[in-house]
Amino acid sequence: MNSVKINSRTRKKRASYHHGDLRQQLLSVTEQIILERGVDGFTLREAARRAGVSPAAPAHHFKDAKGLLTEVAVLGFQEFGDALAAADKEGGSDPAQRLRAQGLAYVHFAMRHPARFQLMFRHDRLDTANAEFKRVSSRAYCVLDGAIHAATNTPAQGELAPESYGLLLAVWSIVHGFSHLALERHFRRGPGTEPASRDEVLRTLLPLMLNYLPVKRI
Amino acid sequence: MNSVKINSRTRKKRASYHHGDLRQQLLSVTEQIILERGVDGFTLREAARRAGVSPAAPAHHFKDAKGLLTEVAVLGFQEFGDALAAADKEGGSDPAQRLRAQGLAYVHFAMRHPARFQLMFRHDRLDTANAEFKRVSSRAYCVLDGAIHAATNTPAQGELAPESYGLLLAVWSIVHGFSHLALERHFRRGPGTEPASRDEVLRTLLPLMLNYLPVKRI
DNA sequence: TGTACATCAGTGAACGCGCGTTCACTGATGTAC
DNA sequence: TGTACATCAGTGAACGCGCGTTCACTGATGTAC
Repeated sequence: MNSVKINSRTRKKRASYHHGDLRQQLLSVTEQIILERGVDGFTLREAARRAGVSPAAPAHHFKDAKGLLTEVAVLGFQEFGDALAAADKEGGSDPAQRLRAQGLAYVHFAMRHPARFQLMFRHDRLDTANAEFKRVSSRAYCVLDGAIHAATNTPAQGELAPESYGLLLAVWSIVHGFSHLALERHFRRGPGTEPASRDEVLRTLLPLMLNYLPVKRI
Repeated sequence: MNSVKINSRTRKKRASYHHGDLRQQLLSVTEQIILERGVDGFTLREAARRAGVSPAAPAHHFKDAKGLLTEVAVLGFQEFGDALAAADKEGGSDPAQRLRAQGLAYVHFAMRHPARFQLMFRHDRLDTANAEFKRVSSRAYCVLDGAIHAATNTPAQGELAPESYGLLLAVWSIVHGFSHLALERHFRRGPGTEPASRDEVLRTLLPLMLNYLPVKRI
């Protein structure tokens, strides 16, 4: 449905020889393609096709396919980091609440932006040496790291003790694994049943899982 | 190193017109290819090349590329289920110990057979309707399910209460997420440092993380 | 306000590539008598 | 023990495909004077 609408919108003749918004539109159709076909289903030609331009056009805005994908991942990490930071703040002064809120936000982001989320962690398709990418991805990591410092009474600039680092690994693993398994449609209520929809995951499964988030002080 | 050895071994002229062990060798080189290039780097032609046969040869043993990959995943799930079951048994009568042992075995399998592990959960590249695949994959799931039943005092044949299902989701998510993040090389001790090797993950990070495995009775 | 010209953002045809699969074939093996 | 023949497990050339990228080009835009 959606794709038909987009195709007809993007393929209509442009009034001008210049596209006017090609950069933005390539970023947008890239997400669409990943959503429909997965990260490995993405091709630069398909993106150009959907934007209604020739295969050579994207090169004027992004060095190559990897460059375009990296740009999408950067935007994803920006929003991701913001969402985590907002949740962290909302958690107030209780470290357990901060971690819980971040975990909730982590999975919510993954379910709401599955294409971005999956791309963001696919280092093989990204230019991880890109300065902006390094900045926004490590920033998101730092938000979690900060809450772990608080939860384990570690001084803000101090290094985490091994046990505290274990807590970080555990929290990160559980929310990441949950998101990953949910997006790959591995959660189903019984044998032979349909995989849980994204809505079911957020409304039903996520709260059940979050009860077991390891958030207590050591 | 290893690939050179295999190449020279597999590419030497066969004494006979018939290969003799092609089926087995295709399964083996498929794992090698995935190890080196990732699941999406696998091609049927490359597998044939490494086995030293023409591109059409694999069709005599596997319907198509998906068939070969599915076979590899089936073997993986078999061994995976065995490893989980063995760990479960080793956990004795303490449900918490059973879960902990299974978690340990889960991550160990992922680190020792990264190619299989990553393929096993890539439903988009597998024939998930394959009867054998369904059998072995749900069997592995049942091993975890059994320990969760014990840990939550649920009758063996009874359905899990929602909170108990939450525990299952949490345990699965944490070990799967940990394995996934480790294999994608997302764990590093500090900014700018190298990602943790598989050995470091198993020896150092895994024990730290396992302290936070949610294994207590409800 | 007009004009020359540089720069920007596109075109579209072409390149070489590797892919999965198909096809008619053939050498090797196994079996019935 | 020998032979005819079916079946099995390969070959290798060919198919059509879509890909990323390059290339010479051109229309549109912006700027200096």
